[in-house]
Amino acid sequence: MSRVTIKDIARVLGVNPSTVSRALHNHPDVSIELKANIKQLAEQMGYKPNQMAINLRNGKSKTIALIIPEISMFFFPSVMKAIEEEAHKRGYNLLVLHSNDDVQREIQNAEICAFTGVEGVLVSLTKESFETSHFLDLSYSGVPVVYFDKVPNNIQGHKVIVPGKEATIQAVEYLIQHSENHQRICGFFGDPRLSITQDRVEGFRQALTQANRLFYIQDAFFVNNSQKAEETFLTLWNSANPPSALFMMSDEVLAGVIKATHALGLNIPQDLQIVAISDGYLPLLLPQKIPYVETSGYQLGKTAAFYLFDIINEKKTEFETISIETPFRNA
Amino acid sequence: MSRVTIKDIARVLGVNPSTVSRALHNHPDVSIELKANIKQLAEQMGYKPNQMAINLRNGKSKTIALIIPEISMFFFPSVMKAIEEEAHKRGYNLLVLHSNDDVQREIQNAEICAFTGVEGVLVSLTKESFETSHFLDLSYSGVPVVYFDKVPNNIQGHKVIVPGKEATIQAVEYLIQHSENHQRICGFFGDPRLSITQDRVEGFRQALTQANRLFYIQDAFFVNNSQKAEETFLTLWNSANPPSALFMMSDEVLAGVIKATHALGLNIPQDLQIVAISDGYLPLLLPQKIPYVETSGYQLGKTAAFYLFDIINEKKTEFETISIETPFRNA
DNA sequence: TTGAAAGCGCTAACAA
DNA sequence: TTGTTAGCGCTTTCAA
Repeated sequence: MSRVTIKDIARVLGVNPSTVSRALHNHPDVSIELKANIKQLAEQMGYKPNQMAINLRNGKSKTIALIIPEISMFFFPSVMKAIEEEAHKRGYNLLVLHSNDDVQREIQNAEICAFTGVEGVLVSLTKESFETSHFLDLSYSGVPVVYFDKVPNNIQGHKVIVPGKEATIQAVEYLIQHSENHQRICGFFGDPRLSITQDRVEGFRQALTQANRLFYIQDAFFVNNSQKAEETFLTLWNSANPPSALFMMSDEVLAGVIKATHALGLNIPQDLQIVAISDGYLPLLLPQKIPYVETSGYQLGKTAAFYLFDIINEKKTEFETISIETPFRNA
Repeated sequence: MSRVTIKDIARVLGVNPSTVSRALHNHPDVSIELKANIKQLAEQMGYKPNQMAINLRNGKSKTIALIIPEISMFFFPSVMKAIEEEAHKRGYNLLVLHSNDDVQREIQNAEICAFTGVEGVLVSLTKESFETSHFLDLSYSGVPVVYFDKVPNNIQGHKVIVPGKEATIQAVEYLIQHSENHQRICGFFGDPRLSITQDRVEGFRQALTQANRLFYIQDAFFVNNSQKAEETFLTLWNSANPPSALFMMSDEVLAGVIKATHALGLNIPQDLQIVAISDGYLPLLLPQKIPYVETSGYQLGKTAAFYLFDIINEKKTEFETISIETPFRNA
């Protein structure tokens, strides 16, 4: 029961395969009636074009790739959902490549993109991607690369980012304004090697400084995951000088700290005020009202996908750095 | 800067392309030194095989597809993570196809799998997939299809499932045992068209019956998403006869109901006892200790992927229905 | 308006 | 051990 090909159709009608191909592509040169005949027969015989042959012939594959450092329940699903929607809308498939926060795998993934004929790539970098030369080959060979969220620091490129510094300032200013003389404001951050972390730490520093408060580096805590956040907060709370207010740079750390506050039986915001940067789902799930600056993964994904397809369709070429909106939410 | 091919290498060394191909595949017939030469030169010239050509030639693509009805923050990330790991381990790529709970799209996705040369497919069905003949073509043409989680009801096939009835019985029995004479036990379920929903409703019924309680169909609530769950519970709680205990068939509905309990200021388990079937992450996030039967998406994904690769590698052929473990958790 | 032929890059059967 | 050849299915240039 092997698949019916263009040749089969041609044979039946006694025409040339190339004619069939043209007819199916609505080439104007084919006579109307022949075109109709061919199309009908193709339909009848259940013809489906062989995508692999088309890919080889065209050197591309109606597929875009999404390269991500980790698959977590926060952020990733909404990003992915948005990207999938845009890809599907344009008849593209989505290849998901997971780097597992390992540069070596990121490099492999970039290679896979090259051999496999994807037409564009959306990348969020690993913690260790200090340089991104492994994506150069792709760019050179005409495969556009759009970086989003975790983007390269010192390299120019197509980028879609969360304005992390500004978002942090918004969040921390809220903390400062909405509470009388906080003893100690601490910040919980992700991996310090990431530029998104650095931006947010800088925002934290600036917000404090602008409010005429001193910024102590020991008030910034760097944790690699939820669990570390939980442990770190427990220790911090039981220390000599526990914080009165907390800034959380992501859902990941928020989740950990929240668990700790439950374990400790803390009342929020009475015992401890918390403000976060969040995709928006987690805060709604919690009994405590946690104000947050929304950095929508869905929005980020949409924007990055649009940007990528604009490049693929040659509506854009120059490097841009697009920032998404970050509304403050206080339900 | 077009990519270097086997022909280029052959030309440089004055040998035949097929020899190069053989050498690179470690074919025993090629002389050791020639093989060494070829490999070295290939390395030097930065040769990378053209995956599209290989795909066309072989009629397959070192890719598996994952067809899912929806991209949500629960379940999906852990399933996907497990599948990605197994695929990567075996040098396979992962094409993610989203059906958006629409049979038409599921049918399209099945077709994409066929044209695109994927070597295997993992499917979780939409709410509307009452029949699955659209996957028959794939199976016939030798592309194995493994159904997982939302599987077809009356059709035989390769399946990996959560033993939903048993899990529900476990959960509801806990509810019955750990509380004196509940006035009313209600169950919150997903879409009634899904076999996983039907299984769980049946479990709910059996658990009640076995405990010599009557099963009232009006105690089973069917909600399509978190928000509906939230609304439904609010109404229910404000009704004449609010429940004293609740069974949640998934994280999705649990999330909604939890939000409602927060809005109502309910104490759990004092005001209302809740038990759930869950992937395990959400209950840990909440201040209330919610006992749950764990149905690990990660486990499900792993199992389904293993099963699929066993078929691809011809270690298995007959239809099986594998159930994953569902441990009871009460942290 | 249609046909013939070449070729995308790779592999495998068959020859030598 | 290596070369020759053909072909996977499709598209496209060139010729008729």
